Amino acid sequence: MTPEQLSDAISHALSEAVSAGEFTVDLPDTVKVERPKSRDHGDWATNVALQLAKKAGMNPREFAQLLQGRLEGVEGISGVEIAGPGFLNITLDAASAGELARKIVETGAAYGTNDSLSGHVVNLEFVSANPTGPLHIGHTRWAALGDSIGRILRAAGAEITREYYINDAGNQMNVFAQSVYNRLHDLPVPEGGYPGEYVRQLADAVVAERPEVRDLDEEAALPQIRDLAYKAQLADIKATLSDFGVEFDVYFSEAELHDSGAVEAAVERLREQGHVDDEGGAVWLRTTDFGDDKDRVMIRANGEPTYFAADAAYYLSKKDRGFTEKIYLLGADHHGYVNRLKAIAACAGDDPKKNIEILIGQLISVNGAKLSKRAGNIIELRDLIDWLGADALRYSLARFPADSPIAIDPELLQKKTNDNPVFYVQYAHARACAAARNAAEKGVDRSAFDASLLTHETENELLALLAQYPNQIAGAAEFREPHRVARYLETLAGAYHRWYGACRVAPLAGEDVTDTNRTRLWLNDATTQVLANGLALLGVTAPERM
RNA sequence: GCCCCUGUAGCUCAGUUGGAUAGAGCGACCCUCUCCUAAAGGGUAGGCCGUCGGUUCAAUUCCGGCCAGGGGCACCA
Repeated sequence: MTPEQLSDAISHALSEAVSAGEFTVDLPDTVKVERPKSRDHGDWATNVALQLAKKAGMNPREFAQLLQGRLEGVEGISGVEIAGPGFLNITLDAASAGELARKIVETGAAYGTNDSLSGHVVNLEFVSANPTGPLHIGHTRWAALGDSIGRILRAAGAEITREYYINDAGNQMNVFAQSVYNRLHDLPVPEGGYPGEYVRQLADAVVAERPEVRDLDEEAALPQIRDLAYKAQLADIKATLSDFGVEFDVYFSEAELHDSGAVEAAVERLREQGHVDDEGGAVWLRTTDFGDDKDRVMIRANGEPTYFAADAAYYLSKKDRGFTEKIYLLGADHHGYVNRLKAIAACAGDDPKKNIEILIGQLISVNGAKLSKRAGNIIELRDLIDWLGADALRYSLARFPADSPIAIDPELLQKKTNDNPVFYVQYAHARACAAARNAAEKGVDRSAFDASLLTHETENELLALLAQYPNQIAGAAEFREPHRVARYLETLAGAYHRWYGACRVAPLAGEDVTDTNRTRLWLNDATTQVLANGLALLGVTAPERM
């Protein structure tokens, strides 16, 4: 019996009690079942009696007693106790709990997937770094988190499109081209231009692609350089992301919004919605209608559209492409954009509470030192991957909530001990694979399964954790929080290591293979499967040997 | 000035629909490999959950004030 099934059984008992006239109360959609902290409190516990008794006009313990009576006869439940103010502590019989091991192995990679978000068509935009330089540490957190969120939402049944918005329009691209041009001709970095060794590499790439550019005069060279350097830089970004295990479905060009007339069209559409004003020669979107601090200019007095106008056009594009939810992942330095982006959604006739969602993440530091462009201590993502490995980097970025400030500790990430959680989890997986190999060598197979043999307390603990996995995924999806998966895996790995120390899968030399060995192999393999499934959601490999 | 985030063990941090004795890893001190990976496991010590109030049977959790740290407030991109 899984916690979900137990929850259903309690709901059933509640509605039967209501039908029988034992009490009258509005029943919750689902009854929350929790794993108690103390093993003295049974396998699972619920506080429904505490929550409903008052509404039913009863004393919580009396309410609990009515439920107790109805639950005691349910198959798979071996005991129901009332504790404290009215908690119901439920114990399952071992066979009922152990069935899960077989179910997980049979379900395989699909175990933990669910349909909690089916019907949601989600546009997930993240990274969206300017194509004027390589990805650096500031982009890594969202690359890791965004990709994992995509995987988790998909596991929960949502339809996901990962999108990267390329800011390939505007003056910065001209500055970028000028920077490459200057480097090509050994001129100083232009005012406000891009320094950095990568500019030299881009210049080399441009000349390699089209040697004649070197001899063109500045005016003729710049447009070509702009185009070639941009393509080279974007290719580099894509390659780096790919090495980080991150793939986007759509790279969306800002320039295309301008060139296609989508920006002007967006202004007109919003005008039709009644949210556009002309004032002081500029065109404004009245975002203050929807909670923004001030209205925002879309078209400047000089006729140039603002970046914000493109944002609005981009939002409308997402809306037109049928996304029910548009999720934006932004750094804390962009939190001022939240209100105006939501206002765009509202002005477009969407519900800013449902159709748009903006996740703000704190920036990260390395070695305790905050990194900024000004300080000049930029670390490129590619160097971090080469240095620490994609697995360690992705895992350590995914194991913290986005709004928690984190520091990367390079020394820690290279350790192969408990300090380094990614190794702890990966090691559990590798160890389980080794146990299965050894078992096979000793002649243990899965030809028998008797769940009632899984009676050790570490087995009870391990099974309970495995049972919680689907719910953990649903929670991670609902709140867009990959760190829940990572923390869960760490707990599961710990339970596996304890079980491994207490219960052998393969028999000792000279002993015969028993059904206990065979059944434990199912449990071992079930754990392997869940560890692998969880790691996959984080974009981290599950090694079979270490 | 206004807005957002953060404050939990010596250190790094978990802890969301309010629940039983507040957790994990590290660090410290003890213990466990003739037996599937000791890259592991077990135990001890360590807490006024920033602070002051409020809501309630119950607050680390919800609300308000204050203190401390970080970030943000463009006809820039």
